[in-house]
Amino acid sequence: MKQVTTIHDIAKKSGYSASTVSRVLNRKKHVSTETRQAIQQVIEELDYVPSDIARDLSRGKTLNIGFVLPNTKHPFFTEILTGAIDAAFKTPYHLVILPSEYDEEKEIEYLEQLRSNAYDGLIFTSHGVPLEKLAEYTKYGPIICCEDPYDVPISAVYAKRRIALTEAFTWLKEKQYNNVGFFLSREEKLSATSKETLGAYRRIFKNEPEKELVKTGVTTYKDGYQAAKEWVENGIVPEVIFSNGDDIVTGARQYYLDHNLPLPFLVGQEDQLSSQLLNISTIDYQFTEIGRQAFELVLKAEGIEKIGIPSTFIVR
Amino acid sequence: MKQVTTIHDIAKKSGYSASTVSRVLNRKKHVSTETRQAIQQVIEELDYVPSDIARDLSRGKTLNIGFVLPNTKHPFFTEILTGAIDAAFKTPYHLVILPSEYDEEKEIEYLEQLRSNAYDGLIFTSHGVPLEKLAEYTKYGPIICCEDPYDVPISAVYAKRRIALTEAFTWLKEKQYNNVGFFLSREEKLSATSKETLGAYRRIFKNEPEKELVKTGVTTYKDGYQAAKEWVENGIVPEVIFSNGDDIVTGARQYYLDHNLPLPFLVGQEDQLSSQLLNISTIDYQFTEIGRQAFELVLKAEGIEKIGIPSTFIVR
DNA sequence: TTGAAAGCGATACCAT
DNA sequence: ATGGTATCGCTTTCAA
Repeated sequence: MKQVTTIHDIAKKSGYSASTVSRVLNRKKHVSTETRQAIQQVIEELDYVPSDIARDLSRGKTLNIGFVLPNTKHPFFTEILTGAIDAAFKTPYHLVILPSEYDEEKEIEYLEQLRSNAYDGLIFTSHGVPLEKLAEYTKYGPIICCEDPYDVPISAVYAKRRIALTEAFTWLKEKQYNNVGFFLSREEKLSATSKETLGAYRRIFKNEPEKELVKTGVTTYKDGYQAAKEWVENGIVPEVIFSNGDDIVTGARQYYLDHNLPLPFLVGQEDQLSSQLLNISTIDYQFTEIGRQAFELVLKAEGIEKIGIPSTFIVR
Repeated sequence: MKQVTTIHDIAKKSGYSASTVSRVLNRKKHVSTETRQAIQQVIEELDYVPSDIARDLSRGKTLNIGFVLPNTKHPFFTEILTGAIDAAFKTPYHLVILPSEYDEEKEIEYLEQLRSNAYDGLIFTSHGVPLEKLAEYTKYGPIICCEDPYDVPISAVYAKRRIALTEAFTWLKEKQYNNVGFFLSREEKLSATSKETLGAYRRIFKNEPEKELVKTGVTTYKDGYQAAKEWVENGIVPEVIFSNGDDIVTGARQYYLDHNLPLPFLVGQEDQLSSQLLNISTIDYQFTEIGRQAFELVLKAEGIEKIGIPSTFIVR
């Protein structure tokens, strides 16, 4: 093993004890100025750096926050991550990326690691295990999730999707749009987001979306293109396409353009560059802001707190 | 402090010693099948999880790879990160995000932490301290950088920018384009990338780029917009804008469109969605691939290896 | 095959 | 103000 200089080397060479060296290291008081200087000097001479691991073990703290994310394909995850990184910049804490792929075993593993003090806290951007399970583990350390937990007792920072969804559908209704088609990533029963989207539609339009106008499993530019194609080929002509992402609806748009077909009214989500460039209406959920606040909240670690971040509908 | 069940609790309850429990935990041999089972049983009964920190301290290894990145604004960094996360998915290693903001002190801190075994390896997407300094620290553990290190003895995975740059300028020259304007992020003397870009131009065009046609400090869509504006207002009319990013050149494009001015020929970099959508020529550097390979390389940790990833010029 | 004991490198309490 | 010592939880010789 690599030979490292330890606190004891400093102690011996300086003539003081390890305890005193530790005090100097941690800028504690009860150390005379001369002692402090003498020890500092030896530290520099020997080019000594304290071991984080040993400190962690001794203190039972790590200055590490675990950041669980299923993948890096969706801007929801990468933007939350960006926000969290931004927030971590200003603190001595580090972010440890914990990939999950929605795999329950992996998630449990991370939760167990929280239990064994490997992290001072955990942020779940999304999760495969039930929210209730996450909540159970909060007794071992702060856990933040990034969705509205409703009744489940767990801290959360999440997009108040309802606000913008309501705005959007109200606007569409006023403009006399009908036949709204949906691109969703996951089925309604599996995804709270899908549920909320369709729920808002039902509330405003006061009717059930047509089955054939609801497409799930659509998550990329290509998927969007393909989905539009299928609709066109089956003679399905929505007046509006309400999509779960800017890049996705951009794909659909391209299909219509490629075939010289009239464009439906398009609504994206996430206010990314693609919708700005192409002048497509969208919903801004402020994901980076969510990431930022999630990180701040995990450090607070006092009881349960739920923070909703307002969303807005952007008409273009 | 939280009371945790330890290896000794398992030892006591099972009637065996901590050593044996440790052997079971680490799947080592020299443990009889019954003993193993008996201990496994107690582990499950007590719902025991070993402490990573204690293991790390004892072993002097962490299963953590530090990932140093200046910020999350530029796709160069976020895409490399995405690639690295992808690669980490398949391994037991974790990625620890280390924000640097090009701050030398922070970078040194991370290097020192490598020295003190806080990480098993370090990936530098970019750096403020000189490459030589990074190279010095390789004796404490594997370090990978994401640029061509030329003579400096350090492992690297980087874009072979020269290939695509040569293609691009050759193409432009053949098409009789002149008056090439540049958007760069940092000055030529500070940035290897800028140097390589202008160097390729000089090589092909056999002349010096005009001073007023080289703009530095341009890194975002807005910067691009602003830069175009300044040129227009000063009567500077490039035939080509060669930009350091798709989103950036997209900003310039917008300015010309907003003012009904003829568009210069545009070249972006990174092959992002924006250039695809707007049909802008670009250079594909395959950053996610670089991230992926950088992670794989840091785990290999045998001597110095330099891997160049080919780049391509995409004409649109 | 199993166990005892000595680290790993710090911190923190209790004396002095 | 300083030092001694136990402790954190696990790994790893070395003996038995």
